[in-house]
Amino acid sequence: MDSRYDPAKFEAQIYQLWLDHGVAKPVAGGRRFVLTMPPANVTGNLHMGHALTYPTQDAVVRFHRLLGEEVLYVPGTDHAGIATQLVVERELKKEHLTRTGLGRRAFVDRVWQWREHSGGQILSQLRRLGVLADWDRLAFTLDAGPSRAVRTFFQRAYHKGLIYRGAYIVNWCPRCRTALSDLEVVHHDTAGTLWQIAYPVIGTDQTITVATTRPETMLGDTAVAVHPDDSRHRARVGQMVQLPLTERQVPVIADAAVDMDFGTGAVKVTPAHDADDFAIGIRHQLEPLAVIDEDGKMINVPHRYLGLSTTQARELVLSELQAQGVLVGQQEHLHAVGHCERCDTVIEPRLSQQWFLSMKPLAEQALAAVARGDVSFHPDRFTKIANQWLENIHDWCISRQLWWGHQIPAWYCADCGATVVPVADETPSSCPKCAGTRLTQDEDVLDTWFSSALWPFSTLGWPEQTADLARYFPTQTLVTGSDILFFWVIRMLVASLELTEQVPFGQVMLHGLVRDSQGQKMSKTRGNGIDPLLMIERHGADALRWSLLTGTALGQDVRGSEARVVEGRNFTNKIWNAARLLVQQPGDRADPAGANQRIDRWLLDCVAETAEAARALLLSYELGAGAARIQDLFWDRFCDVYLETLKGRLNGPDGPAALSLANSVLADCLIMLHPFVPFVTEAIWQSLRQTERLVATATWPAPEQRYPVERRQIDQLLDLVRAIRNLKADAGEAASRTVLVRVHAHDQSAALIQEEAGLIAHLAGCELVLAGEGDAVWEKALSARTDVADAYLRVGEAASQELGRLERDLATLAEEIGRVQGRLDSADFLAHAPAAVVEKERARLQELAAKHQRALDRRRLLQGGQ
RNA sequence: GGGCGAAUAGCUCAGCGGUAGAGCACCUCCCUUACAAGGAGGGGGUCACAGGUUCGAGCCCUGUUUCGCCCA
Repeated sequence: MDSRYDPAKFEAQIYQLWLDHGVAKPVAGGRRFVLTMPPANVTGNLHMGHALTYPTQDAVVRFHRLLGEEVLYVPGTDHAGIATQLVVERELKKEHLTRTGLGRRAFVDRVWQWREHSGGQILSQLRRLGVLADWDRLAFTLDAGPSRAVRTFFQRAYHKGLIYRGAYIVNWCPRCRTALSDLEVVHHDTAGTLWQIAYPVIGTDQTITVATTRPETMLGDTAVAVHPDDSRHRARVGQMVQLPLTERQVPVIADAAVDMDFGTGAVKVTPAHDADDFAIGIRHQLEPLAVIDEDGKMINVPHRYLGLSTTQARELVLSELQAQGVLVGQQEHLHAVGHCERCDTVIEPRLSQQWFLSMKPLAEQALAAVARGDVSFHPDRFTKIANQWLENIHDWCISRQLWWGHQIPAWYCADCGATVVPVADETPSSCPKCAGTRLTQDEDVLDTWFSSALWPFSTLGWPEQTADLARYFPTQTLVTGSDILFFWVIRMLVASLELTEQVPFGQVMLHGLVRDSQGQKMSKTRGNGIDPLLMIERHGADALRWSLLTGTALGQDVRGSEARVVEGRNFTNKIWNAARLLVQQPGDRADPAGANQRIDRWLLDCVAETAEAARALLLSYELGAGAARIQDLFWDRFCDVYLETLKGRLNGPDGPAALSLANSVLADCLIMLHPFVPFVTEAIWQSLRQTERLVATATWPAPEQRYPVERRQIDQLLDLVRAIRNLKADAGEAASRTVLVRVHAHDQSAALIQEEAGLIAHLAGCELVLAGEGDAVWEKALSARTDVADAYLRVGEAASQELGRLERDLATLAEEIGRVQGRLDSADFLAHAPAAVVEKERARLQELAAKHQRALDRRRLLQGGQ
């Protein structure tokens, strides 16, 4: 092993080693554990979000492989409709070409070229993170199989009446020129203005004042609505108003959807540009009037407004209203404005022909599956969140006005106007209604998430009944970020229940987001992101993984910072060097069974306990807590205690056996650490001459033998060691200096102290003078009491510091004794608390009293010569 | 407007009925031949606030405040 830990030297090699040994291939035998990788966006460039989610999946997968399960991790990418189209359009622009200029076929070809060339980048970046999936099964949403799955889903849902087409208000992005689903719209609270406009009531000299945040849409008003119970406006219902700036007159109508407390209680109704108004329009048979086109320009309006942007139109409307004196009020108003998730353009609610998936019946199946416990969420609170969303679900707008994606498998007959959706996966040649052959396919494509929703089974061959599908579906676990719970997780759940009548996965592990060290979301605009590839170059992939996978509870957001990565690097460096200590030792290893001193058994007991505890934690997806247990075993017990004692034993009779035991425990630690830091553990494993070729395919330790007696004894001795080290530090002695310490063993521990005197002396850095409990003690000495012994260190006159500390200890002890005594004096406590607890409190009181007495003694001793 | 989190050491976070913890930062000592990317110690907390339940509350309940997120 190199003397310097340099991850850049071995990471690529180690990854290749895994590939060469087919580590990612499922091996039949154990329970099955299948996990579908959330498809990585082909336009993606590795960011910290990837660095959290994929290594989290990878760690879960590696852990289950170590449990001997038949593990399959199915990788994939998605075509990311809008994002990819935008990327390629940007490229075309550089060549002074346009999408429409090229035409659909040439453009789609061009996107495929781009994808062949650049779409795999994210995958090689994932490999650098150590993410190890079965790459031979790599799937892409536009591959033949998944595409066929998409068409099949569409066809079945259509013929079942779950998919329908119609003119509804959708979220329209004027820049992307497509409809979006509700989920793709993000709302920012925006400071706006609430304008009040007085509409003259025909045949009177009165007006009715409406309030609006979007005055330009008044050009498309088809009514003014008031609440039926609103006495202020009741007389107006049925009357007509003159729409300012236009020639049109519109009625005043009564509708219960109007909020009487908003503005003046009267609202303008623009059915073509507002979802609520659209609903009102249907109830009152209002003909919608579209005044904004798909580019966000004004249409169907007086000539001077034609072609203006909405912003320009707003200015002109306001100035004209002002001039007419009908702009009667304005106030500041905070409201949530929808923006395109992709390009941040303000969303224009717009009436258009779109395809929808009816979600209610699907959601009911999902709710039932969750209620039955067929699928469970970790952490559990997401169950509530999922249920709530399913209970308030809206239909999903699935059509997109894009070219890059799955073109909708619906055709329109030019002769009779029929919509043709074939039952089987085929291109219809003639219209089943009129036998006409002039069929044209719908121009639109489906939402990318529509294909992602089928991912756990479309990647395994569905709708074909393939061997993979039979063997690996349903999958066991899904690991992903909580931010796509609705986008993806729940949609997979509903699609799977509908199409396969099974849940797609039994468990869902949801992690949080990566934030910066200040807790801000990382984003390009903020410029607060950290480049994971740079972190890998500087500190190694393991260090980056450790920094993101540990230190937080499941489901909580993770703060990413280079400082945390450095912590991870320090830890991996520690692993490297501990291994080096062992690997460097010359000579043969003996049977580790020959190492059976107390400290050896203590270590074995620690390993057994940690292996079990960490296993349970990782099984419940608590990676952070599990990692903490393993780190504690490795660093605090194995390195700081066991390896230190080993140094003193190497030349002794059982040195080779102890060295061998250390090797074996190191191997156990490497196995348990492997899910988190796969590269360094594998690199070290390759130097350890283990029977198992790779740590990646080793078996999680499960020692049954426990040594509770030795465990307790050594823990007690370590307390004593710590106490002696304390005395040394208090006396100003360097830890490396061997000092004379007198130890008075308590009677019941005399033999233990005697037997382990060497260990104590070695770890504490002292020469021991052993004495019995009743023997005379040193005066003018610092002293400490532990469960098994008292220790004394002569300090001469320099004791005032220690005296101060003693006084503080005495005060704390007295306070605590008072508290426990009070509890034991309480009749309520004695009557209600469990007997074991009362007993514990009694013992504690005794212990405290003894401590207090000892402290008094120590004070007397310290003061002895003064 | 509804819902979900979070509030614990200077910072980042664990702990979720029975003696307040870790890492980092800080202070002291140590370049002891695995590791100074390290070791040995130390200081530092009315567990946001107010009520309540309980023999006993960071922990459970009810409010309040602040911050963040989701949905409308």
